[in-house]
Amino acid sequence: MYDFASESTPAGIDYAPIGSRDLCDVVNADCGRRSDAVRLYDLHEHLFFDGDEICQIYEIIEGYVCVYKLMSDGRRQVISFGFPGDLVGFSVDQTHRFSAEAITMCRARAIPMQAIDKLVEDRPDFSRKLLRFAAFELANAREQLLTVARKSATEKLATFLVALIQRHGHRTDGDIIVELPMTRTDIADYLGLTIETVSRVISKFRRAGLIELTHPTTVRVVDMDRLRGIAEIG
Amino acid sequence: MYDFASESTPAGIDYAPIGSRDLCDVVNADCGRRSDAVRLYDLHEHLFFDGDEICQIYEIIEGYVCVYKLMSDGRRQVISFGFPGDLVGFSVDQTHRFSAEAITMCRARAIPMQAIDKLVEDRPDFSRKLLRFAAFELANAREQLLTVARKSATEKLATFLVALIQRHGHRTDGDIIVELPMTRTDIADYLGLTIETVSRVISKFRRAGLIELTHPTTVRVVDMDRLRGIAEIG
DNA sequence: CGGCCAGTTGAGTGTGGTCAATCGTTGTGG
DNA sequence: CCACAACGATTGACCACACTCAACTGGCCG
Repeated sequence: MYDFASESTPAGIDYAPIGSRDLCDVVNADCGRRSDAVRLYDLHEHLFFDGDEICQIYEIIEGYVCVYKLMSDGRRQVISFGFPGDLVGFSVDQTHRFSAEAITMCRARAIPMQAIDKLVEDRPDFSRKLLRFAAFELANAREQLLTVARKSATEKLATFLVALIQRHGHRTDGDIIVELPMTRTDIADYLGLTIETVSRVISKFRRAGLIELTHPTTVRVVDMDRLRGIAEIG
Repeated sequence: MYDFASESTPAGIDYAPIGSRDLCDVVNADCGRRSDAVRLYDLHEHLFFDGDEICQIYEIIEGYVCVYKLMSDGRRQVISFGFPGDLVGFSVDQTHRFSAEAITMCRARAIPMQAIDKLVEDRPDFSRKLLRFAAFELANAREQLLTVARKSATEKLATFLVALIQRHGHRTDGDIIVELPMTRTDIADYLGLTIETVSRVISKFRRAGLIELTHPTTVRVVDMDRLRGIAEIG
């Protein structure tokens, strides 16, 4: 059995929370936190598939998921990563246009669409929160377009690391540490690169003294300013 | 003076309208179509700039705009194109994170954010429509990520043309015709390519008998099925 | 007619992809 | 406890697709 106690839910560094966390609070207050809707998902288990009917959306409680889309020949684009507190699978379509997969063992609360619809009907403040959430996600997706379409491999990785640090990094003995719960493949598919390129750039950052890796999934940031600089320009 | 009468507002081919058009109807009904809020924009005039405070959002009435973001070294990513009926500049942030520029002379109605906020407060159905609109835009931006990050130049152009045809194409004497109101530069910056590559791929499509160009901006689609095939796979 | 600008086409280059070998960790079974 | 398999990550050699630089074309307007 997976030990969730060993997982922390870091508050993040300079990250102003918006949207999903507030949203989930409203939903939970209203649903009375029905724990039966919370489920454990195995590594690589899917929350939903591209094409599935949308019956419920998911609040990630512990662990990590990735939202992605496949092409018929197997090429994959990771759209976003879902961290604890994030809301995944929201749409106004009848069917999902993306798939969501657990990239660690994780716990998620399924929120029936009827509950969402009812809240939208009954509680105008909920509707507004949902709107804020959607607009926030929209701005993020659009920023990601710039990164993926116009930045070099080096800039992409720096941008990815900086964003991850801002949202999910934590300080330990004055050092900035960030965990990479996703594999190199997931990172590559998120940034429109290959695993080899991701690996090469990370090694380059290591040789350049920007970061250190105690473990392939644990990054200690040595020179945050330089990393930020690379993320912005090149 | 630009002759708007010569511009048509095509209904599009297999395009189920969603969001912005309904939305604008609600706004207009409520604002009583105050024509003083409608302005003419010159070619290359900006509706707003990245960083501007958000005081109003815009309904495109006639003509075309592009929403984009610049990097400090001049690299540009076009986020979306705004067509007649589209709503541009919506966000929940205090400031715009993108710029919007008229790519033809165009007319747009400025809708003050106070009006939007008031409608969100007073009319729950408006809030829902706005939510539908945001969710629709979100799904589009995410699909665009797949195209930009994972498809080849050929596939990108095919995808772009197919989408443009579905939304804004029209039939004339049984032929499918679509206008390209944007320059090759705009297309390139939308797809994460260069003008030269865009030009080469269009020439390739022409030589392959997929399309014909009566004018660099007017595409007659000869083989829609094959174009669709290329857009999906390769 | 000439200048201007968007678009097209060509030649050469470079960034990141492909293919392949190796390393390191984890987990399983003898 | 060690051997081995399995898998993710790393590194290297080579290659191709799209970019860069450059010349040229064609339409439009003064």
